[in-house]
Formats: sequence, structure tokens, C-alpha cells
Amino acid sequence: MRPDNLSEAEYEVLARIAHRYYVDDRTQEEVAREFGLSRPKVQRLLERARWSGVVDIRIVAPPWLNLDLETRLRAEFGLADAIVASRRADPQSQREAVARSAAQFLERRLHDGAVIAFGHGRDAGEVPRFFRPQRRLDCEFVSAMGGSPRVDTPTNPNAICQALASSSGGHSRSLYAPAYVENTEVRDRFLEQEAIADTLGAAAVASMALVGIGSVDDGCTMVRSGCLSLEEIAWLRDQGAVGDILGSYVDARGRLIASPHRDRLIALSIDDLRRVETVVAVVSEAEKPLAVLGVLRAGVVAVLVIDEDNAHAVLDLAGPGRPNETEPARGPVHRQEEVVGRTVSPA
Amino acid sequence: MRPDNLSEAEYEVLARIAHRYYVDDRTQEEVAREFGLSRPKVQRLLERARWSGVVDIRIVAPPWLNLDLETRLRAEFGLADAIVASRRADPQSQREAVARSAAQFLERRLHDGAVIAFGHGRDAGEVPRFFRPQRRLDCEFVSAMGGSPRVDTPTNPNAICQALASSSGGHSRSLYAPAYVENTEVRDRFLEQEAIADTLGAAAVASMALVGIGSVDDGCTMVRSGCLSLEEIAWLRDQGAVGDILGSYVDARGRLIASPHRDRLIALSIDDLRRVETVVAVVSEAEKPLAVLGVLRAGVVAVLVIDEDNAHAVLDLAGPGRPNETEPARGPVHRQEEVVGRTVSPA
DNA sequence: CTCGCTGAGGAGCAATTGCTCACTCGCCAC
DNA sequence: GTGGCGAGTGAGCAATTGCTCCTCAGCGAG
Repeated sequence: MRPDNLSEAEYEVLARIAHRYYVDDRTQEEVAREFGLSRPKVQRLLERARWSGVVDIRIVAPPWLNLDLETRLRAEFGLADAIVASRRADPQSQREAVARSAAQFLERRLHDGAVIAFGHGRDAGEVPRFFRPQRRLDCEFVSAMGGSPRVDTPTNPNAICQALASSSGGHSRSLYAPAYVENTEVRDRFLEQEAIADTLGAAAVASMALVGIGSVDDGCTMVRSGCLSLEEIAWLRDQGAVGDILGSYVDARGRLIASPHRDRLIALSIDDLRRVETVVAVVSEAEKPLAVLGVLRAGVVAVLVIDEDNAHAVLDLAGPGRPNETEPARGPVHRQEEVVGRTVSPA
Repeated sequence: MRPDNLSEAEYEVLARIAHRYYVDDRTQEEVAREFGLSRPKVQRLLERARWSGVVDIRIVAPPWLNLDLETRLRAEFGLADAIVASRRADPQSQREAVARSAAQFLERRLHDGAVIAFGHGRDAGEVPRFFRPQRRLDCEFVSAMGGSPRVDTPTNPNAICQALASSSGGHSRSLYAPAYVENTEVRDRFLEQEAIADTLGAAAVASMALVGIGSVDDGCTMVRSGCLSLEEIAWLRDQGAVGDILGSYVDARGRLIASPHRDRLIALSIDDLRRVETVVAVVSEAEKPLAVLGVLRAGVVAVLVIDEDNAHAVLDLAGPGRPNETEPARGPVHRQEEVVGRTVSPA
């Protein structure tokens, strides 16, 4: 995209004006006066110069960042933000890298008085280890989902909330209930308990939620933690489920799966979640891009923290069908990688 | 200048913010909200990102332009504008290239009702050939200097004015006098003539003047055209003269040479010229960088149209002594070539 | 412990910029 | 000739941006 569909004279004037504006730091008005043009005209020419590539703005980013990948994720899924952690050799340190990014995100966004709801999962479970706010934060960390039978694992929401509260000086609110109970009746009985209702109520009005994304394979968190049996997860797969968020299962197109499990679940519903301003999903397992795809398409997630490989995988799954649909490019696209990802054509 | 004196964390945040702002076209306010910062803070970080080279803005200019050279000329001599024509093999086509640039400059800047004064010289003399305004221009082209004994050359101001008037639809005003007359008395007699006084008066209130820059060697225009003798030019050289503008000779530091010739000269004085808003100097001879230097230092010229070789030569003459004096760099300098020319150091 | 210094941070304002809208001019069909 | 039609243009306004000045926290000296 350099000396293309512009005539020599056009090219020259674009380059001159762009140089004057960007390199010499004149105002558009000064440039207009110099060239005997109106200011709006200069503005249009500058736009054209950027668009045609005469002006080349590039960010010399640290190699460990994947800013373009992040931009493509945001664009593809209409996310408010996406953070891609750099690739690590083994799964555990990969998970840590993602968790560190998520923790840093929390540090940036939390302020005194904030209420944050938490889900479960190994990815979310790593976050507290890296959460080191500079100053004391008076936040409330609320469990948004029941615990799993294996109560000692640090992947339980309660444990996550407690760890975060203790390292930031805030306080936590636990949910004293299992994620799944025997049946609807029992569920309702639990929900009647003041302590449980209060906690879920607090979670429902949280300004932020940090959750994992679960897959539907036999080794997924729900199964490993004893929440669901192999038969149950197989049944969900048969129904088209590809993944879950806080125990709500969705299919590949992001539609909620109506299943009996929902009525046994003690957690924030997907509709509750929709009312939460910023839902942050943390993802770092190699086997579940489809789960991520489904959940993202459900439109609940505002911020995605993910590892590089999964990011690519999710975009590959989503991309081919509809290259550039969710959010139109808002301006001229400067970086090559972007162009590849969006099928932008001049004119 | 890439991953320098910034810490990893700083580098990352600068890159993220710059990417969000420049590539994704968010506003500073949006970015601030996303990162949990105040808008002024984002503004400072962006400035820092530009300054440190994390943001790299470059103009992909046509190879035949010398935009950086132009910027350096403007900076070194405080010019309103500088136009460098690309290098040509032989002197004649070089002269034509410069003249074309000057003509295009005129086309851009002239408007109905404008009055433009003209000097003499081979460089200025080529301008009319390339002057092809898009529409009819109702301008007045005024001779700002007497003619030379060899009246038929197209380098005479009168000829230049007539040619320009005829190709643009405007009208010209000739100066019916030689550039140099015998002595002061004769000069005064000439100046008393209404036709001559009127023309010079019109030239003095011109909004623009287009002049050449003369050198002081034995083959300079003044000598070739018979205005001055070899002895006279040698005398001027002895006085320290390096060049002239409209017959006013200056030394290498731009100071006017007080000489008897001034009192025999029929032309706009250098002080008259100082009152003209835009004095355009056209230069395209290989042998006179010192002349250009002197005249530019006199501070009369606002716009310089010059060939590449002379531009380099003039900057080389001017540069070593005081690398960066006239105009401080107004912002972060983005392009390498610029940095070379200005000795900018971070911090 | 207090004072003053220095540098970061943020409110508020002025300048710059992006954008909308109404208009003109040239072009083509009728 | 004339009547759209579309591209290009500049006026004017609203949003964004750059900047200045003031405040405040941290820190070293007295």
C-alpha cells in the first residue's frame, strides 16, 4: 500500500501535507494557509493520506504483547477489552501468565467500594496469587457460584474471594452452598436461606464479575470437581452444549441450553450476569476454543483474558464464516496484521 | 530508539495505550476509562510514547520529494516554506525542475487581485514556462527591477511579467529602466518619471515577490547581462559580498554591503522587500551556495525554491557552526533523517 | 517534627479537530 | 436548453485534545 492508486500529483500533495502536519507539527489551519486550501480540505487530505498508507503509524510494541490479536478479538466479539497473554511452554506457566494479566486488569479497574463476583475454575483460581494492588482496596469479593464437593481446592469461588480479600485489604462474602444440588426443590430450599440469598443478591449487583469458561469434555472442571457426572456432561454434549459460564451451558452459537441441570444450579444465572457491567472471562486451556466461542457469542462477556494459542484458535473458529461483521473498523487500519484479519479493501 | 530507557511495565502500558489510541481509534477519554487513568495522564503517556519511539509515525513520501531537507531548511533559516526540487542530470533540466516547483507554488498561492513583484535571472526566467493556472487569475505582475542591456533575454523582469500575465489572464506592469544607470543623479532622474515611480510603487506594495539570488563570480547574471563589469563585481567581492537579491549585495552573514552601486540601482530596495509579505527566492545553480546562505541570513526571504544539491550545500555551509539554533524543534521528531540533522537527544 | 522543595496528578479552559449539512459546480440524460 | 444527480466544497458546531496552573504527596534538610 504505498505508491498506489494515486496520481503523482496527488501523492505529492498528500505527502507534503502529511509531512507538514505529522512531522513538523503544524496545525491543519496552518497547513491549509500554506497550501492555499480550506481547513476541511486539509483534514480530508490527511484522512486520505492515512487511509492510503502515505502516513504510516505503527506501534513498536514489545514482542511479548499481542495487541493485534486483542484488537481482532474485540472486533470479532464486540468485547470492551481483550488481553492476550504471551505463549508459555507448559500449561501451568501459561495459566499463570494469563492469571497475571487478569490480576493486573483487576488492579487497574478496582476501586474502593466496588463489588466483584467470582466464579470457579483453575484459571480464575490462579488469579489471587498475582493480585498485588499497590494500595489497600476496600472492595467486596463475592462468590457467584456454589462450591464443588472437593472443597479444599483453591478453584472454589469462596477460596478465590477470600484470597483476594486478604491480599487487598477488602472483605469477601462466601456462598455456603454446593454448585449443584440434588433437585429443584433442594435448590429452592437453599435459596431461601438468608445467608445464601444475601450473597447471591450481592453478586447480582456486582459491577464486575470474574469467571472461567468451562468446556464439556470428560475432564472439564465441572466433572473433575465432582459437580457433574460423566453421564451428565455427555448428555449436555448431546444437547449441543459446547461450554459453560457459571454453570450455564451454551451451544456453539451462544444460545443457552435449556437443561434440567439449570434448575439444580446455585449460581448467578446468565441473565443476572448480563446485568453485570463488566464480566471478565479468564481462559487458558488448550482444549476449549469451542467453549470460548460459544460463551463469547452468548454476549455476556465484556473482557476476555486469554492465552495466545486459544486466541488464535477462537478467531480461526469464528473467522472464516464472517470475516468482518460484528464491529466495523472505526478508522483507517494502519497495521498489516490488521488488514489480513479484516479484509479491508481501499475504495 | 525502540525498547530503550523504559521499564518493561512502562513499555507495555505505553504500547497498549498507543495501540488503543492510534490503531483502534479510541479517544483519549475512552482509553483513560479503560485503563483506569485520568485523561491528562493518558495524554502524557501518549506524548511519552511518541517521544520514546513506541509510536512511529512516518510519511511514505514519493522518492522524488525531499521533505526532510525542506524541513531542515525551514528550521535553519526560519523560512515560512522551502521547496526542494529533485536532482537532475544537466543544469538546464535542473533549472526547469526548480522552475516548475516555483510555478506550482505560485499557482497555489495566487488569488485574484494579488500583486506580485519580479526580479531577474535565469532561474526566475524559467518560471513562466511552467506556470499554468487552472483558471484565469486576475493578478498584476510587476517588474521590481530594471532591465539589463541585453534586452532580448527572457531573464528580464519585464519579460517574465509579460509571460506570466499572458498565460494567466492577468496584466503586467513593466519597469522601463535599466537595472544600473551611470550615477545617482541619473538614477534620481529616472525615478522621477511617473511611469517608473508608479511601477516601483506598485512593486513595493506587492504581497509577493519572486526573485533569483545572484552570486558574485565573474559569470554571474549581473555580469553576463552587462549590468556590472568584471571590475565592479571583483570590487564587491573584496568588500565581502557573497550574493545579491534584486541588486542588493550582502555578505556571508547577511549584512547589506554599503556600496556605490546601490545608488545607481533601479530596483526595489532590500528594505522595500522586507515589507513584502512573501518573498520567494528561486535558486538552481551549482556554484552559489554561499550566495544563498548570505541572502537567506539577510532574513528577507520567506520561501525558498531550490534544487537538492544546493539545498545540501547551503545546509552544510550553515550547519556545522550552529546545529540547531534558529527554530527549536516543535515536537517529538519522528523521522531518522531529522534526528541526524538536529542533534536531538532524549531527556 | 516541621518546613520547603520537587514532581506527579488533575481541574478547567482554549485551541484544534472531526463532522454534519447545505450549497455549488460540472456532467449526463432527456 | 434544462433538469436532475453526484462529487466536492466550505461554514459552523460539537467533541476532542493540548496546555496551564494549582494541589498534594513524598522527601530531604534543618
